[in-house]
Amino acid sequence: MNSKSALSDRYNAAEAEARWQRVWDERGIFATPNTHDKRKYYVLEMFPYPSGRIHMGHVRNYTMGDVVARVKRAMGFAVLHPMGWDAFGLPAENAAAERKIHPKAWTYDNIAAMKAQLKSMGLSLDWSREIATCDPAYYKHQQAMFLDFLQAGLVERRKSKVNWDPVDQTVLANEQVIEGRGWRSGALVEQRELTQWFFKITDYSQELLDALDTLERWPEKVRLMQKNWIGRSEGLLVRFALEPGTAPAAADELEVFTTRPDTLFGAKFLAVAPDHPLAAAAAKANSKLAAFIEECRHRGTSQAAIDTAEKMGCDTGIKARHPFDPSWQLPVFVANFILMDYGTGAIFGCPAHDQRDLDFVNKYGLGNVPVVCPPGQDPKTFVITDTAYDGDGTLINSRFLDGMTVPQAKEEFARRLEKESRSGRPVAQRQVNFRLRDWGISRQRYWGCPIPVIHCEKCGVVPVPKSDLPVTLPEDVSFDRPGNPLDRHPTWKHVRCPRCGGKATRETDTMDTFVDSSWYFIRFTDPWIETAPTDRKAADAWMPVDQYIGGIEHAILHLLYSRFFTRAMKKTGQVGLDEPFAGLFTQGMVVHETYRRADGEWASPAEVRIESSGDIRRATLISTGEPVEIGPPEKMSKSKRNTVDPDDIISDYGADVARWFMLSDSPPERDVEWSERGVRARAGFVQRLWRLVSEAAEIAKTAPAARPNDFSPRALAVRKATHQTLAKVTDDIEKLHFNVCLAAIHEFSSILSEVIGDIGADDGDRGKGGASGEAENYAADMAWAIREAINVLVQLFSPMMPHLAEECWAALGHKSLVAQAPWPHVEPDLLIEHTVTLPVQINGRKRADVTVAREAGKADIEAAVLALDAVKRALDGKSPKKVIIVPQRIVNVVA
RNA sequence: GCGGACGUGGCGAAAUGGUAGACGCAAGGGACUUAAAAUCCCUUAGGGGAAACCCUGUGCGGGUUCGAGUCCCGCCGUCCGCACCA
Repeated sequence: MNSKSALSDRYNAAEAEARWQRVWDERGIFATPNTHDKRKYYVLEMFPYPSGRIHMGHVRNYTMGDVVARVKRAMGFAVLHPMGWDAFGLPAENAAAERKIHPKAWTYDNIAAMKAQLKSMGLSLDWSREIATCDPAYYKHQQAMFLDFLQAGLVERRKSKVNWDPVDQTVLANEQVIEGRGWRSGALVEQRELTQWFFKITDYSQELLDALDTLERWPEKVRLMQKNWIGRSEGLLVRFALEPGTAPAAADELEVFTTRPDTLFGAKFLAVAPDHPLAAAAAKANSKLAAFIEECRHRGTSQAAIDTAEKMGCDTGIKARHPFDPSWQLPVFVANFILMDYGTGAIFGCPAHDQRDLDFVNKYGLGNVPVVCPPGQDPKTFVITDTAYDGDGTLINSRFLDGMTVPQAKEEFARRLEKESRSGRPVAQRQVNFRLRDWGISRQRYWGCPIPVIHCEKCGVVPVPKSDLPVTLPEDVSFDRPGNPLDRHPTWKHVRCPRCGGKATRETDTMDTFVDSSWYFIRFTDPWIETAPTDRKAADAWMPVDQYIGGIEHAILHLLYSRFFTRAMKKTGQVGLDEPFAGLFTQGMVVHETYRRADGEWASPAEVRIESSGDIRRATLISTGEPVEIGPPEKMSKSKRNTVDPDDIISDYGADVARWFMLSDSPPERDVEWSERGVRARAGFVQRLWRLVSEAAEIAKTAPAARPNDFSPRALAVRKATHQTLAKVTDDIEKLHFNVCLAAIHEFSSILSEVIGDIGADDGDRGKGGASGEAENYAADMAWAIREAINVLVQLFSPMMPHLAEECWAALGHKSLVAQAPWPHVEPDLLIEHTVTLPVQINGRKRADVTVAREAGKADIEAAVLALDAVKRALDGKSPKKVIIVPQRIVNVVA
């Protein structure tokens, strides 16, 4: 081929990408005004924490969102696609302590670096709406909302148990307690009671649960995880009378929550949590019990501590009466496996039908009585030894319940106990319990949003007047000592009481950073308004987020908090809807092979050379030549050193190659494996597309302006491929099936290459026009079809590879930007084939094809099928038992 | 323990109950080149056959159906979430 024109030179990604990014920037085409007359579409990716550099996970996440944004824009929507920074958090303080940089400086440096990286990706973001949660202009509104929530009864201050690190002088999350010790200090963690601020998310337990059913465009998995997290269970609250004389004077009863009232005749003991008031009361006169409670208190609440903890208890000496038999006395224990903050902090133990209770009685010799007999078992011989039975069955050993099923017994028990009353109240009542806890938001940390309240010696807790907001963080702080620098600040902390003017101190705790990220998506709808957290009109117009994209790791916390926060904001009038995210997509991770040296040290991909001969791949360390073991792909992490820097990829291959790779091969919800050979292959495809467009552009130039009336079969085939691909890709993008889209685009580009090559070769064979492939060899209808095809092709990959697409679009002679071109329309006629080739199955196995007219009736098809050699052979002269014909789909002959 | 998802070539994968393996990677062969790179073409689930073609195949065992990777039942395996939750 003679391809010497300037267009067919190699595509220079580095040069072109910078150039087109400048053009988009200068023309401001991605800024979306709040006033418009289009349908709205809000696409959002979870905003990043400014850790310093973006990683490949960000590249994948933001590429997906950008494809959706660009396609929706082309389809005529007003698209809101903003970006911001989840900028408060502990790493900034750690950096300050380690490197003597102020958290603010560290954070803003990181933001600047990461913003430049995001820009180099060519994302179609509306940067005019950029927000950082550490900006007083943002957190001022968060403080105002805190005060609104406080007034609306959505915020509470109360004591709560926390993990306290006595050396670092801070509260630790459960994840930060390792084998009972602080992860940084190594100090033994204490259980402390601290007064904390809580958002009353449990007020919405039922609502948050019910509304999950309305979130049809959420992954089933996430909905289920939230459902389990909320953990609704229906049961019975039973009041056990305590035997006078055995119990402390003030205590005459114990409330117990149970979901299995049907097993109450199998009860062997009652138990309360170590921090239950009854335990404390009983311990006053019982030093052994007091020692046991003290021991429990020192146990961590971490997962490791719970897993290894043995079931232990201590008899209080108190006796409780069975609700149906005052003479039946049950011992009351304090047990380490009872949680104070679920139900009433007290249980009744039915060992035969609860494994945990069984372990407990076996240890303390209390015995067990089975009361539910499994189907098919003889009640007379049914015994429980080491394994509790928690299935269905028939009630036994249960007096008036005998013979009932489990649900019947539950109901009967509830009915009878509800009617019984003691001291004017029913002995039992039906109750719904939730696993969900209120959201404790107090953090003993500097780099967070200050909680806007003042503690006055006389007036107690006083909200900061709204006119005094924001309560800004003081900047003159040091991190040379552990603990919260706000707490030891000489001036910031000490204020006058806004109410009485007397001596007072500021709240020095800051808010959990999950608060910051619980409403940023609403702030994006109008980030400029200074007088209120939201402009109600803009918020209602843009919300909900139509497509939210992020990692599965936020399935519970961030997404549940945001759902609560939106409801709270609705209650205080900031927004008019309950559910913030109409569509949610959770993308998979980016993984990479791992490389391990003989001494066990990890090697990074950049340090390793891979050689392959046949199917065998071998890795060696570039510096020393020593062999390196290739391990399976794992999540990119610093510790395994299998990370790849997006900057390196973008400068070596270009953003388009990185974007294309992120969308290809793996379905977006699954992990994608990044590899050097993979990235090179995508870079090759970019060049192939560029060559194809260059060749096609020459042919397109010769095409008539007006659409020809008739198309040759070959030209028609090109047009059909064009429109069928267009229809498929459009449909698959809507479903976020990016990997399938890319396959269709690949296939279409191969078809086009082949058509262009074939025609050139044919004409060459005939000796016409000299060298093959010359543009003038193409008939007008074919040139027109190719021009249409190549334009559609460029538009189809433009959301994924926007820079290459602009370059191609310009090469095709367009003066406008492909980023602003309307999405092409499918011509439905071209999707319909006039003849169809049906697969012919014999006994369910494909044996032949038959080509018939699209409208052919069943009789015609059957005749054509029975005439086929393969069918005749299979029937061997007999007539078929049955012929199933699904018009336009398939034929199945049953021999 | 409870809940859920998944299991398809050497690999990533595709497939409204209707032609299993599209598309890509890797591999092998070839073209171009003095050579290399780049590029292009061909082959590539397994087995049989000179070929036409035939047989076997979506973790295992059953079932429904004219027809099952897909639906149902039971196993096995992998991954994920939750977990002293009464």
